[in-house]
Amino acid sequence: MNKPRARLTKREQLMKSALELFAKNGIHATGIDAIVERSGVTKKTLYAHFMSKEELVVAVLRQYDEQARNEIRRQVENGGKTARGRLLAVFDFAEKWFQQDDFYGCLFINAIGEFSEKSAPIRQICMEYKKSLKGYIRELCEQAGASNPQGLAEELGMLLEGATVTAQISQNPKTARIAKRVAKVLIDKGIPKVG
Amino acid sequence: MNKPRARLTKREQLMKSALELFAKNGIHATGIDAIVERSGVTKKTLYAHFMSKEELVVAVLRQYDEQARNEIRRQVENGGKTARGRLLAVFDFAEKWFQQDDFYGCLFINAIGEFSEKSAPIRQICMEYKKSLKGYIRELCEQAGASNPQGLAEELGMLLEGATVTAQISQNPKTARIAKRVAKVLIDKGIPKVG
DNA sequence: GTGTATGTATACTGATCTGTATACTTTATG
DNA sequence: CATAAAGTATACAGATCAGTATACATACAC
Repeated sequence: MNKPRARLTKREQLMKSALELFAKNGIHATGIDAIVERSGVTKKTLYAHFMSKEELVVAVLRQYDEQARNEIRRQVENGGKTARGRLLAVFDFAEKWFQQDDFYGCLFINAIGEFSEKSAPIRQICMEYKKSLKGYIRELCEQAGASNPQGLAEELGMLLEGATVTAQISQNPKTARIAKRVAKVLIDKGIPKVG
Repeated sequence: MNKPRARLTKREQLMKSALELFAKNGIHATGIDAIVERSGVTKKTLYAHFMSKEELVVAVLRQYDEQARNEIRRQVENGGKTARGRLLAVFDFAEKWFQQDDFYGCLFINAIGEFSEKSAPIRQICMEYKKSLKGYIRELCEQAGASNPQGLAEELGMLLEGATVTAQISQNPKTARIAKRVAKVLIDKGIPKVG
């Protein structure tokens, strides 16, 4: 029933500011004070909503996870009518993403680089996200009639990661097109022609 | 004339310890005290060799840059006789790398995630490393007679980044083989057959 | 309207951060 | 052997870290 709200709640303000700072500067480099200052909310209120910084980080990553999943599905579904077209639309989505001013690479890849401990819940969330993304690509591969959907999905997923990291480093969104070019080759090879 | 030394100099001990900690825990999360403790060298000595933490970070990244360039060239040159074989050997190198116990992803990719400011010298070093690696791959592509060496190098470089990140996240070195499989397809397509 | 939730403002704690200072010890070299 | 460089040990300074405490203000439900 979620009635839409005009203004953001304090919680939403905090999570939005935290996300922006985590994405730009990393998690360890972002202090509570900076989040509090940017959000315009007091520290007391922050700790009324989140028990600790880690809980805030986890909440932000989870929310971003969900939003990113929805956004990619929405754009991919709009971007292609056939399953093959939707697979390629993944890389059109990537290009738009890379072009954003606030693109600082994949939040999850960056987070993994800061938390190597296997036990870290932050790592867990990142792994789940990537797993679900690969699952989605595999679904599209199945729908497209790939002879080995899992294998093709692994290839395309890896390609997307590579394009993301390369775009982050080179500050050049064209890497998405290079990846799309490769994707075409892999898709044509992995999906048997009909007729 | 570099006479080989039995024990490491203090400087080398510091850089070795710093590298290990940066790779495992990230740069921001690694304090000077931790580096000092691990290296068994006092803080005073550290600051006699490096003016600041940033200078130490830069020195460590530069040294790793050089070592990594040498190591990949060595292994690639040993791993294949033909230019095509050497291109594929890049991914054999990757597999060995991913299998190491102290593999925590690419140091440079992780560092970039912590320093988004374009002005940051750390970013600069990371960009240079990736540029030089792509340059090396392009050389191999030229030697292999690729019709578009630059384009093929971009594709293969991106693939390597993707494999690295995916191995880091999934903790599974087999991503190197997936990347190699894709590389074969791209190489066969990008290098005109003779005869 | 009146109390309770939730918020602000601000000061604080104790730990940790980068970097420095002081006093002593080892080590290499002429 | 004498001396200077380089290192140890340790304490410290000032900033910033995550998180808490106190006192006051606002907004909303009954």
